[in-house]
Amino acid sequence: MAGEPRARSLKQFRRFQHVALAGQPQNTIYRVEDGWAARYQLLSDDRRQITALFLPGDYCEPQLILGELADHPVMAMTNLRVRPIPIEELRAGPISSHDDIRDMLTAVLRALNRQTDWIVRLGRKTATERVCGLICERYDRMRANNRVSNDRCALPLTQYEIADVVGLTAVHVNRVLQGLRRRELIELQAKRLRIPNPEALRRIAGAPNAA
Amino acid sequence: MAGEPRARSLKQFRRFQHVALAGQPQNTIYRVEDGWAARYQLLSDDRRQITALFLPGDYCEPQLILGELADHPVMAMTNLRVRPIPIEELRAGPISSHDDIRDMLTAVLRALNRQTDWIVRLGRKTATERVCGLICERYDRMRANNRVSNDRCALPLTQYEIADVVGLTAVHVNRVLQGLRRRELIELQAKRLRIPNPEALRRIAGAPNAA
DNA sequence: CGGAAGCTTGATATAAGTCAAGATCCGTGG
DNA sequence: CCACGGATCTTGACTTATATCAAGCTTCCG
Repeated sequence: MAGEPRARSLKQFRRFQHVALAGQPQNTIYRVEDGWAARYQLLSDDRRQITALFLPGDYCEPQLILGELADHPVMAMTNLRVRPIPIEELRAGPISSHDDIRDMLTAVLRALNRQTDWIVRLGRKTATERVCGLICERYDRMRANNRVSNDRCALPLTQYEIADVVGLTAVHVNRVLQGLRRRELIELQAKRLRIPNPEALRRIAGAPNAA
Repeated sequence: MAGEPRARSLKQFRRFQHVALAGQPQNTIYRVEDGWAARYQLLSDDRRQITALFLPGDYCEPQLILGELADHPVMAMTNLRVRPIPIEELRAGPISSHDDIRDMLTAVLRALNRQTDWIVRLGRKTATERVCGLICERYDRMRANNRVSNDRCALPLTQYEIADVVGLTAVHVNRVLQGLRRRELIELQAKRLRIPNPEALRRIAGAPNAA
């Protein structure tokens, strides 16, 4: 295996394994190759909020470039393959990395915008709007990654996990999903999602960046 | 006045004036010198969510460095003085700006972390925790800017505006504030804030980045 | 085939929202 | 300097969205 640099450079995690632990200084940054991961935060009681979902193509924790530590745990939501990128490599090079840095900067800014959208959803939207928002966002990103085929894609989250993204209770998420199914806006089972009419769903989610 | 480059390079806005309008391509980025500004987003009905508060020292919309447009309006919450920084100046230089870019990058990453904290608050915290969170965050940042003297600083937001930050109703914000006053955790009048015991308040707000 | 994790549903509780009316503060024009 | 009018704040009565609790059901994996 020493002869296969590509394979050797990948790292695997199983579902629920921690990719990064709180407070750990980190010397690599990961690019997700396959699977989903989530960054989250726990409160004193058992409340949990997921603050980011990473899917293939995402840089996991690009904050690290600047040497801040990973202050929030990141966990694999599915089996996961990631490509470690040593931070040195990014920082050290003369400015060779000019383009790399720019790429990563773009990623950070995208993340910033997505977070802004989540602030709006969590602050001002109803349960149904939030759930539709999540579904649409993920669907669109999966499509951008070429992972949608005839209206279908993976949504590898339990209802509990969805609840921790949208800031609701699992019970209530369930009721909202039932409602959407009844209205035939989504099909969702066994973590496979189908959206017959994305336009309609987006309308319910509400303009994500309406002016 | 042509002889005063410093004065000439400042720009002034009055309360409620727009610093940046939605969808407008922007060729300068502003560094706040004095006053507060807010970025917000409106939904179809009249719901509004404030997604960022800028105070002196902040770069307003550093996203722009990368040439994305300002897709959310930014409005002066007080009379405001800002220093325009032409984007060209930042981008054009060979890489002269290596340090500038790094500064700004740091600013962006800080913004990202602050947004993450807001996601947690909006998703999983009670009204009181959110309000205390806002107050603590602002107080700390004002202190970092040397704008706190004997436990006092400015908090130039109406209760309606606070509501649009914390994702609540103005009426409910009022009741929460009453409660905090009754418990002698804050004094707040005429947009001046005093926190007799910051530690206690922080405890109520809940660890902002608890692991 | 058994057991845990996940999903569904119902009954009830509660935090926050809505509506409405007064009270207070504050800047402006006379 | 005062009086007015519009923002802002305060309070109360009532409604509603979402949470909580609890139980039964289904699916899936070892």
